[in-house]
Amino acid sequence: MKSNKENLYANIYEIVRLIPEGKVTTYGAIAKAIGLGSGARVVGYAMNASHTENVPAHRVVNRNGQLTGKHHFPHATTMEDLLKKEGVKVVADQIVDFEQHFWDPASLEGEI
DNA sequence: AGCATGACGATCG
DNA sequence: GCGATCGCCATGC
Repeated sequence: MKSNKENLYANIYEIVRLIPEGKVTTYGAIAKAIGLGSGARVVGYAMNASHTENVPAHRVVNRNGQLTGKHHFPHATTMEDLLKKEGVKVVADQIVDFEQHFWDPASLEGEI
C-alpha cells in the first residue's frame, strides 16, 4: 500500500457512506479506521471536500458528539434536522445518548 | 520549501 | 472542571 491519497479519501467516503441510519461516528474513529490514527483533522478536511460526493457527513461528529460541522451544511439546521429525522436526538447542537448511537467503523474494516 | 489553516484529540496548567 | 496549548496529517498560498 502506497500513499494513495485518493484511496485515503475514498476510504473515508466509503466508511461514512456505510454508516447505518440512526447511527453516528467520530472523526477520530474514522481516522483510525483508515490508518491515520491521529489524523482526525484530515478526516474533517476530507469531509469538507466530501460535499461533491453523496456522503452523509451529518452522521460524523466530534468525540463529544457535538455537531461541530453544522455550519458547513447548506443550512445551520440541516445537520441536526437530518439526524433527528433518522432517530438521533439532538439538543443544543449535541447528540443525546451519543454512545448509544455511536457506530464503530472498525466493525466492518474487514468487510470493506 | 516554509508558513498558515482546519468539520479534531489529548494533555497540561 | 475549564481554558489554553501541542500534536497529528493533509492542503493552500
